[in-house]
Amino acid sequence: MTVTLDVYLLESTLAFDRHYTYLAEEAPGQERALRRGSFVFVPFGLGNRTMEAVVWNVREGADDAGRKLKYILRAGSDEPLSEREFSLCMGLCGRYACTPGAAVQCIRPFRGKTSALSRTVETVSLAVPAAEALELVKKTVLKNIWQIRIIEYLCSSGGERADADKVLFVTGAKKDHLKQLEKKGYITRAEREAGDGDMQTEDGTENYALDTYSEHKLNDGQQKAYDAVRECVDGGGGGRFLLHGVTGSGKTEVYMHLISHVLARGGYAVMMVPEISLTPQMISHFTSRFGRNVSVWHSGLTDGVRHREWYRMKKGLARVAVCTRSGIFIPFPKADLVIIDEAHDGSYRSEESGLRFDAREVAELRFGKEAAIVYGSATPDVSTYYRALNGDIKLLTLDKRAGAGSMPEIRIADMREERAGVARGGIFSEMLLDAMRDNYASGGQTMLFVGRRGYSSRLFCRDCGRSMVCASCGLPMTYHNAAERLLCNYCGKVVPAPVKCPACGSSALGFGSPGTERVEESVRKLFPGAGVLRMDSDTVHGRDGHGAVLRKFQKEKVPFLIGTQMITKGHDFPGVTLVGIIDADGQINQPEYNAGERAYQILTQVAGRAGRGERPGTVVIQTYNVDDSSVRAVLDGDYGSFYAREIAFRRAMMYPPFCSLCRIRVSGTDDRDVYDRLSAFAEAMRKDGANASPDGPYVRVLGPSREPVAKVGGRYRWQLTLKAADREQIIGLFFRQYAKMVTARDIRLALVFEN
DNA sequence: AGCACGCCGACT
DNA sequence: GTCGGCGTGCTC
Repeated sequence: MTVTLDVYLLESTLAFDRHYTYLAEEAPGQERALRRGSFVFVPFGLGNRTMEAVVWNVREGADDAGRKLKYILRAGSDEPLSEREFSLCMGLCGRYACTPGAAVQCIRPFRGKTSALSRTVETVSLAVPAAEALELVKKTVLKNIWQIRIIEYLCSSGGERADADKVLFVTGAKKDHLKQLEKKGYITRAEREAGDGDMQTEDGTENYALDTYSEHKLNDGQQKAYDAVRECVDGGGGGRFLLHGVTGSGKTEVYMHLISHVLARGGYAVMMVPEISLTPQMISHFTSRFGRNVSVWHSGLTDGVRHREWYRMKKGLARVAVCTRSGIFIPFPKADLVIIDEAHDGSYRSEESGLRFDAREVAELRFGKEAAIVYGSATPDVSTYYRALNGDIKLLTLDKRAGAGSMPEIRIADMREERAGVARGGIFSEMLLDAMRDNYASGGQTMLFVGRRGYSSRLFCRDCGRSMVCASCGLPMTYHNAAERLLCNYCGKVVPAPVKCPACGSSALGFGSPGTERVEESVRKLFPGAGVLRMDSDTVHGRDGHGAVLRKFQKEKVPFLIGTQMITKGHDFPGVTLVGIIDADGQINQPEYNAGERAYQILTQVAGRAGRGERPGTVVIQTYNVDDSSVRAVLDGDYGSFYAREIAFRRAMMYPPFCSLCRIRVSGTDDRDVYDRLSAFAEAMRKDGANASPDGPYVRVLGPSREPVAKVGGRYRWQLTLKAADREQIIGLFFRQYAKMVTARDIRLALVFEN
């Protein structure tokens, strides 16, 4: 019986993303073997290349309709996509405007044979009766202690066939000793197929420490949070929670208790972390507490481990997954609990081409109906907090510190008043300089945070502290020195740079912020002979460069560490008693709608590095924007008033969560050509009939504007910013008009959702 | 990504 | 006249 198949290619780019139609012959008795979600190999293109594809639709009969359709070459993997996997694919395509092929690649990276288990395990057994073998040992025919131990072990285990790995592990012998015994004819070696049991532990040597982790009792706040989530899990899931707790309030402890509970009732739990390498303590807590139930999953695994862990999760041999964003696609059959730690962290968003997804959204898409989803954060993003205050997410607050440890003292250096010193070419305020001198004299370590994100600089007033802002977008404009102009990153507006501050009339305008090199230079000059380490993308090399610098800082008690974001993550440094934030304004005035919360999060994180040891810590924040809500929030620890101000801004300027925001990023080798095409595209979208509404455009199309880094690798980059009530409108408009963009070979295009 | 088709300059 | 440059477009 002939069937007609609509298929999507697994390897495809946006340029030829569409379904293709093939014929297939089903053998008698094999009917319906091909269904939606089946994998097939098809001939494609003039060179008859073979490509893997997934079946999206099956029709009976040869639906030629005048076309000469090709036949598929053969069936692919014997395991088609399940209904669940299929609908997740559909969801991903709809949400991220990706090809079905790209979505399938994420969900099912391993196809073909389930190869994890097609490996074999070496076994050994006695070749002579046990009694005879023991005689050999007694009569000292065997002299080598390792050989003797192997024989003794095999005898004691009743002469049964045993796994070679296990024999070697128990006796402590080497593989060579087995070979020699085989040569003498006392044992025989064989192989068997590996089974599920072989997947349960590392290396088949049940050497996990199972109970070195001592469970702490929960305090009242923790207990309340635990109870709320547990109730949801027991009731079949579907709930969302925001666990808002300051650093040290014991969120991890709540997670552990919840996971214990889920395991006890036979369920599955997913524990998401931003970056695996930065949470070694958490991993070891998990493995020591939950042992072989834990699978650790991230993009840095070797192929062998990848396959094994995938298989273990698929088979339910591991029911707790600790994973980074790519781990949201692990093959759990279901989930009862999904915890997203440091939920505000940008690492959950994948920027890779292919599928740009947000693991938090995928978690909801995939497990939202059946699992309790817990967002944990000390510094929640305002969109999530908005959901928490408006009923969609239940807010759980931990406001007490669980353990000991005091919060550092935070001081603000008002740079408007420090201008005299700064104008002389200094970088440091008197307040910070005094603190550095005191700290150095008393043997404490100092961290200086220099937040140079991107390359953009802004224009600001040294008297009132304000940055020049785009009138229609409400965001700082970037300053271009050569042309003395200001550019808006969102709408692309260009204005001449003013010579006087529009707010206070002062002509003391400044731009840019010092980089790490300049800060290092100043410190060396001010503290001759003192050890200074610098950490940024220029000084950190290789895979462990980051860790190497931090270890040196800690081990050798180097007095000064200067760095970018890199210094804010990783291990604790008990020796750090002073943290200086050189230029908080650089954080606050980023040309992004969410610069405020990003600044708050980073400043909180940096400040938290001070005083982790016995000696109390001090933080000095240098800023021109003394009354900025992010700075005040760090100073007072008052998230509520920070949130109130931030959400008011978002509402007034129509930014998320009150809209869906999207970037269309385009690059090409001909600057003018890229701009012209993108302008035409923007114009087409603005004029799109279905996009018109009584009160102006339904989807607001802003730009083109240059990307902050306008040229990369010989390619010029431009972007459009799109705003709409919801994402579907943007995707709809995009696909109605995008054909005009992709006709040129050289042009690359990406659709990036900002929220 | 390949591979053909097509429309211009250097060659037998 | 034909061979081959690579610019453009299609792949069920």
